[in-house]
Amino acid sequence: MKFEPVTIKDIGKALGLSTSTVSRALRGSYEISSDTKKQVLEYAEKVNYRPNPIALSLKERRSSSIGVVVCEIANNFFSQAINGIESIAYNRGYHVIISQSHESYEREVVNVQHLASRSVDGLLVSLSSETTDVSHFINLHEKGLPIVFFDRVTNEIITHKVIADNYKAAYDATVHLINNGYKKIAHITSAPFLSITRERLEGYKNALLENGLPFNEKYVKYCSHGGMIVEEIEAALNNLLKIKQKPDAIVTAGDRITTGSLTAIKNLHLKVPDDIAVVGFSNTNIPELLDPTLTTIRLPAFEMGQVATELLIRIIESKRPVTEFETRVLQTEFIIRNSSGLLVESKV
Amino acid sequence: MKFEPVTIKDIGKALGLSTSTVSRALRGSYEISSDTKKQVLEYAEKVNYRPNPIALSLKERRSSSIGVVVCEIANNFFSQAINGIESIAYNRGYHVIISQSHESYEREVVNVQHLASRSVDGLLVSLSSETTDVSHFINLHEKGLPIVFFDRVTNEIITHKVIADNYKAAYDATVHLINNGYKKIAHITSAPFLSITRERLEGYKNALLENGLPFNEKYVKYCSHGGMIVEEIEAALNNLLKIKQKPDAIVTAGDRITTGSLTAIKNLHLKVPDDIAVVGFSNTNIPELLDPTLTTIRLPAFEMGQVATELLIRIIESKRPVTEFETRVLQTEFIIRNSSGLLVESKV
DNA sequence: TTTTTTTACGCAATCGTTCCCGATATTGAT
DNA sequence: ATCAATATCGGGAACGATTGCGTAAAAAAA
Repeated sequence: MKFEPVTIKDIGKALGLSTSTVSRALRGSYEISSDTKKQVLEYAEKVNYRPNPIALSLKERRSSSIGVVVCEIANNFFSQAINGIESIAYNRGYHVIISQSHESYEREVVNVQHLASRSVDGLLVSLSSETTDVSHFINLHEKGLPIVFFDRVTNEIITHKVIADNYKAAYDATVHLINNGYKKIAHITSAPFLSITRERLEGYKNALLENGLPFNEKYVKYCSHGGMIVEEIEAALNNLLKIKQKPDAIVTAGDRITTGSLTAIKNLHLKVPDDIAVVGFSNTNIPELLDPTLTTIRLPAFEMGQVATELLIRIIESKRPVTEFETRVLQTEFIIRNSSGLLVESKV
Repeated sequence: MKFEPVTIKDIGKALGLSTSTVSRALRGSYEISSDTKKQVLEYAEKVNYRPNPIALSLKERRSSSIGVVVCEIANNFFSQAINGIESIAYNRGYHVIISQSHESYEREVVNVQHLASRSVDGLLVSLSSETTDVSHFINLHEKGLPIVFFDRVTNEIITHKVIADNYKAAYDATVHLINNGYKKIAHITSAPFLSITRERLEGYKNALLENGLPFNEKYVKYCSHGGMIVEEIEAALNNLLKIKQKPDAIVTAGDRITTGSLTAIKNLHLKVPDDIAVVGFSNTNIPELLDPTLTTIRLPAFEMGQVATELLIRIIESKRPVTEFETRVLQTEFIIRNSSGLLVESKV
């Protein structure tokens, strides 16, 4: 089956005009008589003419679309970020093409190549947890494709970046647990090369050290697939519980890892926070519905998407090459609920 | 800034060949000498040549991409369905362009127009809750654009459809509540014109009637925005609780409505299931982490996405016009947990 | 009336790719 | 040596839209 939209040529033929005249009439050019204009406009309306964006993209060498590369959309943080991206892009006349890497490096490369060849005007990228080599981005970036990184960034490419204040967030979360009396605080986090992992680890570490607690490598577990695989979270948790000095609290990084850890804890019939306290990075929209209600660090996902998109469009629409780049650091939200201990007055 | 990829013309110029020869060499045509082929292939590899899909789309009148129209991706059902869509599309060489209507009719129309003019080869559609007029789809469909509906379908267009067995799901859920001793069962659902709403309502109604319980219109509350607005869920719940014969159980339709209802109930300091039992249509991945653990009807979202995509690609790639259409009805999963009463042995 | 200006439109190139036709050169057959 | 057959490649149109340039006719100025 084929779908044959009306073209400018069809209109020209029907009205006995050349394509150039039709084109100009449609764009309201001054050198077309108002009679002809009206005639063309009315006919175009009648047959529901839509200019072919493919042809336009080919001609203009731009597509008015921006590509988004994230690991997955079935993740509160990213779906909220995408909503932020869309809210800006839509108003500025850009369309958004989303692609998921599913935390796979290979898939990320394929998606990026496709988006680039698809003539997206720019790229909004959050790296996959498998990605250590960013040369696929470097190639495109050197050829002049505008790229803005958000959340999971790389310092191998000089461009705009939008991140959350992961250091402070992890620091505050850890201090909160310390203040609530916990002394053996563990950290389950994502792949070690991710920027978010390093930033959070640093915050966690300094919070311990500055409060007179030792930093123990054994208390830090990495999920190299970013929590995509349930087993890696379970393994991380089990390994933590095997330690002679069993941890009494955990800071979990990321939506998947947080809920995965809670599930694993529940399966082990441990009580939160009595047996083990939990503070999680999570953008879940129902933290109060969880059992126990979850103390969370919430990333400003929507805003991050918005800011990243604004910065990207600024590069795209810049007349002269952009050489000054900035890294926006947005503040997180720390919401204390029941999973982190102490505040148990609402516990049933 | 502009991004200048290598074209077939560049290769031709560099190698002293015509574009036709290069094109043929790249496609391995038999009428090109193996020497030339090797030369072209090696050079193309060296400069990292990628054919321009935009130019191909223009020439071939097809884009090897399919458009997806859903209300939102920040919804477990839809993000899972999209993963199913991608899993098939990816293997068959199609790319997926996602657009969100945010339950707005106007936005849906705009998105559909854009996707169509963007030369998608076909459309995968789940209607917005505001949509009563589907003429924007009818127009495209009559012009030959393949469309497959899933989940929220319309019977005004004869094409493939993929739905869940909503009737049976709602019927079973209601019977389950009846068997657990509830007699005043309410139903909070989505917009009344949606197919899923009608199907579920019918199942709910028949379950009541066949078990000797009255069907009371007052026990049915509609959320015309599909639960996008928190207030409409709260209002629905408050209205139910105002009834003299206060309901003792609810069947909630949809992820948003289910979690929204639970939140509203929690805010009213009511206990589930003691004060009111809940069975929810929900594809949340953490029903066991909710408090109480949630008895759910889970839609086969991933499979629905897969089946819909297979059917769509079948139409797209069909040589002759497709005239025989089918409606696939997939079975749901009913998982009994604590929110629906009785099975409280695991309650702490 | 003739010349100049304006009005209103068409021609053709362009974007990157494919593909139908030709065209040339090389080979083989006679 | 002559002719046919094959191998190998280039020219150019097409896809849909825009746009610089050229030009006919009409209007205005001389």
